[in-house]
Amino acid sequence: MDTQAEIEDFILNGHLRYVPHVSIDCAIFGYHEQQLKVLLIKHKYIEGWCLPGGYIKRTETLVQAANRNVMERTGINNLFLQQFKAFGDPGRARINEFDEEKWFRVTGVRVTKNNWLIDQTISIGFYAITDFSRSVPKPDMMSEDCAWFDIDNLPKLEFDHDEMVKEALHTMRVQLYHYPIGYNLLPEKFTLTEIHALYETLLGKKLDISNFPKKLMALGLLKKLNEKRSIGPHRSPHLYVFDKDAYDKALKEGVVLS
Amino acid sequence: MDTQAEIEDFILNGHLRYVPHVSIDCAIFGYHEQQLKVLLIKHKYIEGWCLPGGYIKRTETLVQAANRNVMERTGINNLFLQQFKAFGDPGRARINEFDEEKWFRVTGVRVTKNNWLIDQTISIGFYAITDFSRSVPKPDMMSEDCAWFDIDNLPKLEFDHDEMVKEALHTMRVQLYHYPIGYNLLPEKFTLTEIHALYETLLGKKLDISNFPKKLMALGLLKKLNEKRSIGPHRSPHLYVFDKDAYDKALKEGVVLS
DNA sequence: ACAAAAGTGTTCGATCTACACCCATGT
DNA sequence: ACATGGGTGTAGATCGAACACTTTTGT
Repeated sequence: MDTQAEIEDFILNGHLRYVPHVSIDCAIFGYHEQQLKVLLIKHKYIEGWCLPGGYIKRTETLVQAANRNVMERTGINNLFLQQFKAFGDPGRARINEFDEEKWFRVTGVRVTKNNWLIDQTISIGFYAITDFSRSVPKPDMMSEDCAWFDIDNLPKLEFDHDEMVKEALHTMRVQLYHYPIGYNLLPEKFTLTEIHALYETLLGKKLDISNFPKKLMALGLLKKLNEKRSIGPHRSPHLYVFDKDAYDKALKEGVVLS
Repeated sequence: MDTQAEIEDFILNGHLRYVPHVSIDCAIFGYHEQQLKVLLIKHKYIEGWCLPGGYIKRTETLVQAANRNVMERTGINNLFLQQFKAFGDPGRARINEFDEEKWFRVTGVRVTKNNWLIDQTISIGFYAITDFSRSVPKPDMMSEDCAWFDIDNLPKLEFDHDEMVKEALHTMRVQLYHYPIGYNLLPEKFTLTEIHALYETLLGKKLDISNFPKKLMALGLLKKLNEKRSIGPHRSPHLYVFDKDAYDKALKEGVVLS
């Protein structure tokens, strides 16, 4: 969606290529150095911040749609997006507030109240985790802005996106114990302390450091290297890497535990 | 949906009252005396068996829509329906097979290919558990038949409903450990053996009988009565009831465990 | 007394938790 | 040598599976 012609075509004829009444919203969590953030965007047409999302092409699967939307809105690619819930309560999208003049001002396209975009939608929520230092968001033409926000310092979000973030976070924390996590969130070679901090931050609570290595290694996803990292006047920690094969297998089948 | 006029109005003007492109499908599990079944219906327009479902009114929540649909199609009321997943892969609804003549024959209404019902839909899956001996399904005008099927002897279902049942079953089994279950599935007063059989059947596996009482009571949902039931030439088992307050609280907050 | 089903212990091992302790490193 | 963070060991509690055992009941 880069030219005015494309936008106009999307608004006027999008219902032919996209499934109307259904949208996707993505809660993208960003981790880096013990900080947990969420990616928010500001639509040109909408006042406040909201989750990146969009419509589903008639030819693509839900996950593909989620990935494409995130890519288009933020430039971030190849996320492992997980569906967590559908939201459809009436009034969630605040359709009644449609303002024809404002739409024209912002998009340059005259739309009427029966345009496919001006109607109730049911939204399917996805979540993902990425490294926010390696994922610099690039807003598209429809978005004014796009930025990472601290998870416990979020602005009031539009629509029901507050609830979506809350539910996404809850689901993510439950799934943490059942899916492998960490790939792309840590340096290729990392220390126990680093992955420990990752888990603590994602879960939002302390995890006993001395028991952590045993549990972690029991997952069978890590390989201990014969290398250490020098960190100044302290004992040099061992380096670890993910065992790619075991990791990919666990992604498909879930971690066998609990 | 009881008269021909109502059906005609639904087909021709339903998009004004319902959200198009989105449907709901419900996997309703039925338990009774160690048997686990699923409720299937046969639409007049559709060849094979499928899950009961339908559309969402523009004024109702997703759960309300699920409940109403189940009520309308099967006469079963007041289920505790849980959302488990949205299904939207292209081709899942086999829309290409639209046959105008057949529609006319079955419904008595002439529809064209651009009717709101003849288009791709994304379906939100719900599941519930009920007692099939107390839930005698009554098919509505749109359904030819409606019956309980043994869980491990299902016919081939239409669309992607096979996958839905599989996913619903999996979710139900995972949730069993996190939500209270049993109310309405057992007599008001029941024995340990009865609730033990319920859990075994729902989970599809054996649970050690001697450890079961401890775990079960640890949930804090049951009260042991000072009553026994006479069962012939055997020791009389104690009777239990659900602690309604604790049960309702657990429904809202989830069972604290694991 | 007996058969059958209800219900309770008891043992063993795995796992979790907390905390004490030792190790490695540069100054 | 010492401060600091990395990493290991261990005792005690808790949990879980397996299975033997006791209790209750009607005939």
